[in-house]
Amino acid sequence: MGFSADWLFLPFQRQNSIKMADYSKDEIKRIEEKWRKEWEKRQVYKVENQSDKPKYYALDMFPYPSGAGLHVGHPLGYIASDIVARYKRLKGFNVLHPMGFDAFGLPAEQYAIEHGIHPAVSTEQNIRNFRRQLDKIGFSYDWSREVRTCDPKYYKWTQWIFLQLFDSWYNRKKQKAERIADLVKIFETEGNSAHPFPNGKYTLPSGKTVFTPGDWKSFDEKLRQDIFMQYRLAYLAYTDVNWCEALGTVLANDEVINGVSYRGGFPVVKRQMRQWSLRITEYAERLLQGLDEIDFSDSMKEIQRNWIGKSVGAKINFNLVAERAKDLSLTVFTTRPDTIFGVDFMVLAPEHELVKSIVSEAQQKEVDDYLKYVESRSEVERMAEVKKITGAFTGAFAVNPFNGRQIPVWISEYVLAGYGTGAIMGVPCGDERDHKFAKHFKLPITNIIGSHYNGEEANPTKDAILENSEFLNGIVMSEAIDIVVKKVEQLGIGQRQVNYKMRDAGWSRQRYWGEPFPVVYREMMPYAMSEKDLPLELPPSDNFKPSGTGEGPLANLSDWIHINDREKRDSNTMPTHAGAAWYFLRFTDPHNDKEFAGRKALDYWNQVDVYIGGSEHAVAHLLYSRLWVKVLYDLGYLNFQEPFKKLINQGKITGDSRFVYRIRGTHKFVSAGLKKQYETDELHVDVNIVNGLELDTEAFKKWKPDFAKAEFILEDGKYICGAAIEKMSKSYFNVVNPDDIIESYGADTLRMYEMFLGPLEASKPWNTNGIDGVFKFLRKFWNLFHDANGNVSISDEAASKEELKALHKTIRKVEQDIENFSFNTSVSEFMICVNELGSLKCHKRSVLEPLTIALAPYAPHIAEELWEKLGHKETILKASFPAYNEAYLKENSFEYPISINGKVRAKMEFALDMPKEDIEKLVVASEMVQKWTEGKPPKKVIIVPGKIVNVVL
RNA sequence: GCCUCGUUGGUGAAACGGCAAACACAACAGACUUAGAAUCUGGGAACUGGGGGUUCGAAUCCCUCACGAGGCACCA
Repeated sequence: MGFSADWLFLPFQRQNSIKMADYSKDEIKRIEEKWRKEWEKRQVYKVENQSDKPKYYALDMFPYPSGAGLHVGHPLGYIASDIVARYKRLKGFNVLHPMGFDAFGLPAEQYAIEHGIHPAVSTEQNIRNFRRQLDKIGFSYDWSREVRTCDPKYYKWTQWIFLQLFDSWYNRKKQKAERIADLVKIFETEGNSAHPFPNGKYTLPSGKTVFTPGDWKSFDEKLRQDIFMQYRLAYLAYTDVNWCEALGTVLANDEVINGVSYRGGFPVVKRQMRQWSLRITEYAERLLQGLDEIDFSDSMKEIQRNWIGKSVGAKINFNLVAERAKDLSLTVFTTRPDTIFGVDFMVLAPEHELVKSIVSEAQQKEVDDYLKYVESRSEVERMAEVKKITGAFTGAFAVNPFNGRQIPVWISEYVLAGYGTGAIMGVPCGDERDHKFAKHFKLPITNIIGSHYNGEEANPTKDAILENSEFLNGIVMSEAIDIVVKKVEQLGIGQRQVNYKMRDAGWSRQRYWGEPFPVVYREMMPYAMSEKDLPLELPPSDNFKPSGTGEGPLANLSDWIHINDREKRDSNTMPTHAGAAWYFLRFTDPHNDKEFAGRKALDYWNQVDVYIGGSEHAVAHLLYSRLWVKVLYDLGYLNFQEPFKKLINQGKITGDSRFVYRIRGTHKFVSAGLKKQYETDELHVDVNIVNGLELDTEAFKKWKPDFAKAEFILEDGKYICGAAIEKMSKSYFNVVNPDDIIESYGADTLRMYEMFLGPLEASKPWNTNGIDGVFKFLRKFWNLFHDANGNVSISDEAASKEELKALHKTIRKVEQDIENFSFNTSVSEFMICVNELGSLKCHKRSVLEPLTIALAPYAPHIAEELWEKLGHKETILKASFPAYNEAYLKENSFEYPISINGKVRAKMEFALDMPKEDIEKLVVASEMVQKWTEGKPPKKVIIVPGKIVNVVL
């Protein structure tokens, strides 16, 4: 790591010359390389699918192998899961702990476009680099199970699962996926009356939405295929997609942030395209319910709940009075049917199909102008100006079914066409948006909640007692909801309704580097390829530029696309989510070429027991994985419905950037404390040439040719840098590479230091400063096994009471900590133990042996080396985690803090088995307490055995 | 605007409602030394973000405000 490392190594070199086998840089390197080779040779991490032991599945979110390689933030979660995996092995579990690569994806393709290197080539290079970096850290992965999503042997089964979705529909009656063949049977015997089209807007050529078995018989092949398409879980449809012109591709909803693309921040517009989608909306309720049975953090569940966006309410029909049309009715969706008498206007989305037919002559121009305005507005503008109130009156009126009141019908872009029915009832006294709308257009406001409404702003309460609400008067709103829904259902003018914000997932990408869709088009309709023809391999190509017409780069390969005169392939590929949606299943049986994974293996390994990864995958990856597992479960391929039993989100490790201040227009750099005296520009400087805050000015001059002539204005003889916490990124020069840390301190120190930084789930800035403490600890641990000359020195003497207590306290704590994923406190506990054993001068086998096993999950290399020095031939991985013995921890007495009114004033020692009454007597009689009570008896004495005594005066 | 999670010495952080700050880093002092950035020894450092409540007792539970991080954002 450049300059600062030089002085760091000094101590090692010096000691090396004195001692034989000190825990020095060279020795560490030797040990770590030796054992990595040895483990590899002995295949110690290879896991079998058959075992008498209970299973444990510890998984990391597999990485996308980017060209930048790993920085110290990446391995944080991997280290944690590796500790768990190693611990569980020692605890007698058969542990599956695999790793692979999420190797399809956009960056490799962008890189290919920019640098002319084929994604397959750059991906392979990147994987090799990642693997090299990962291997150095000493993970216990079973690499024989590695999967890569871009490998045809793997994506064969991604395509196969896609075809299962294509060949399935969601039976709402049974709340599960079934085969299209089962749907055909239903159509043949009863038509579709019991299973209406999932998309309410679809109509048959006849204009109807329901057909009989007779109708079905009369339908031709094309219409039948079209009908299937309405039900399939993977389906093609013309949908509004997020089209990104700059990227030349369609993006999923979760890839669009505030109207711009997640990658690159390019504008995104809505565009109609024939796209593959997954009917995830059918699973909205199950995805929501499933959250209750899995162990995810509250915030993670909250994000998913938000995304699914369930709301319960009612659809209500209102008859319309319009100049040019009769017998029309309008359906609105509301979560607050109880406010039905507070409705003062209706609002339709500008795109609502009724708009054309209900506009009055007088309002025609105003409405046309408004529609033009809405059309002219981009998605970005619309999002940016959500507060802007716009709208137009249609000239039509709706009739309140309960009191016959006629209420004006407006259009406005604040009502979204895509949600609910695209129409709402405006209740200004109870809804802020409606209220603003009413105020803006000076519409009258009916108050149905009395003093709960102040005339200034809406009050969305459910606790108010209704007024001006006829048969609802005097009823609390929350209770009125049900009453109105029942009434609406009785009158046949509406029904209970549940809506979800979540949309079906767009599954087509206009990209090259992804899985081709395993379908063949005949007359525009896709047909599944047969399983024996899978995988449909991605054809070699050097032309990755998107066509820009909405077709993917594969469209450039005419021979591949056009199979023959009548058959065509899809030019799109699947999103990266596809390969990642099931890789955890493949790990159970990664080389199976008959099935996506064998049933026995799937049943044995079952759910992932602990899944560790970043919270940024909360929505996409985790929801799609959960969906695919539920579909495979429904189709009978799995016996579990949730892929991940427990999820832990490791915190982000942020960079700790350093700045120098250049006086404008000069080569002079001024120290941070003096920069106010000059006009300066702030420049990032490589953190690796800064020690703490002090810049190494010589290294700085060599860093970049521009700075060779730099001059410095120092304070106290030092150049002090500015600092800021930022994302770890090459462009900020704040990246710390684990390779460099390993080079200086070894992998064991890196592993333990990453854990020591703080709770796994907390985000924290990387600061290498504290690493010395962890390193010193490992050296002290090493020294317990050696004498002053560096020779192995282990005694077979019996351990003392104190030594046993130190050991067993640590075993207990470490065990509890790993079970609670609290790794930082384990490291502390190891330090305490080693400090104690050090001062006890303990070199005893009976203490060191169990301690070495307990440490092995954290620092596997040093543990293995010392294990060997203890005389073991078999690897420490096969050892058993030591059991702690409560007997060694038992104390006979306890020094009680004696508090007066909650404030500690003294300490007194009592036997732990002393009855409370005796303690009380002794405490009250004590001189100290007597001084406070001045002889009077205390009001109360609280004694918590083994904890505290509190005297209340 | 709404939701979730946070806020403890100079720093990273510990602490089943029971002695606040364990364990480290940094700084400081001392020892060994030609020398110290190493090594060893040693004490310092804090009204647990503010206010209120529950309790014999609150960092911990409840309310409220401030600040920070993340998510959602016209979803009726």
